[in-house]
Amino acid sequence: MDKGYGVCDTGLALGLGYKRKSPSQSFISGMNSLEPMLTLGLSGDPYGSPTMSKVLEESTQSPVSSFSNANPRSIKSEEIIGEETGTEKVSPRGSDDDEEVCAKKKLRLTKDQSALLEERFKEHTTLNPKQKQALAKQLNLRPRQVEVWFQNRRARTKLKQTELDCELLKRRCETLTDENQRLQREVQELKALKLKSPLFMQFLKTSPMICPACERITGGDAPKGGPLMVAPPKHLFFNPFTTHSAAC
DNA sequence: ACCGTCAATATGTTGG
DNA sequence: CCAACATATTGACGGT
Repeated sequence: MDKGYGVCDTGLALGLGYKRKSPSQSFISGMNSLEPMLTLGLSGDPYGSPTMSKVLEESTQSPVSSFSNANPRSIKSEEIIGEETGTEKVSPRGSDDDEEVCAKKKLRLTKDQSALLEERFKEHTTLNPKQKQALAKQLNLRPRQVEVWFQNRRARTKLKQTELDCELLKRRCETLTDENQRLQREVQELKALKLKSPLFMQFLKTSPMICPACERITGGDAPKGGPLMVAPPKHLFFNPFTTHSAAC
């Protein structure tokens, strides 16, 4: 089995749970066109457990906010249907009567609401309209609110993941820098050795060795049948687990 | 007062 | 074209 390039083959797969998406929306090269991969398939509707709404009964604050609905694009049939279940009618524009001040209050989801949303998000990071509708009903929220919550939640997840990836890359960069320095030193040592002892270099040249990292035979003119040597005496091979010798 | 969090809005992108 | 999404931003709110 080909071990490939040990040094590079470090498993720094940045596909940390990402899937392809639009190329225009990435900000970290290498993670181009990727998005978090916890996405759902076409599974059946996991919601609709009638018992769940009981759990949330406690949170029957009228959570429907607020200055929502300002976005004209969000007024859609599905939304209007959802309104039936909601506790608030959202006026197409928002009158400025006495209710107005209250309407400006920002909604805070209850613990139960957040918990259920989280639970659903663990199952699927996106919702189809049916699921959204059902969940909204369960939570006593408008479908739009559920949708927004999921949108924001995905954004947060992605941000977190990006930060994580960034940390990973930083650490990887550090180890590579270290490794580079070690290899440079090794080269220097070999050069010095060459000057000091031409005979030894001649020996190295004619005797094949095995790099412990990639297990490839290096040096020597005649690998077959010739005497093998696993690493030179003074450890000129560093980090036998992942690192290749400068001789490779 | 400042800061972090998060619901909500605005707008651009994409796929059917 | 439109629905669904991503992304950037705003503003309310709570904690310090």
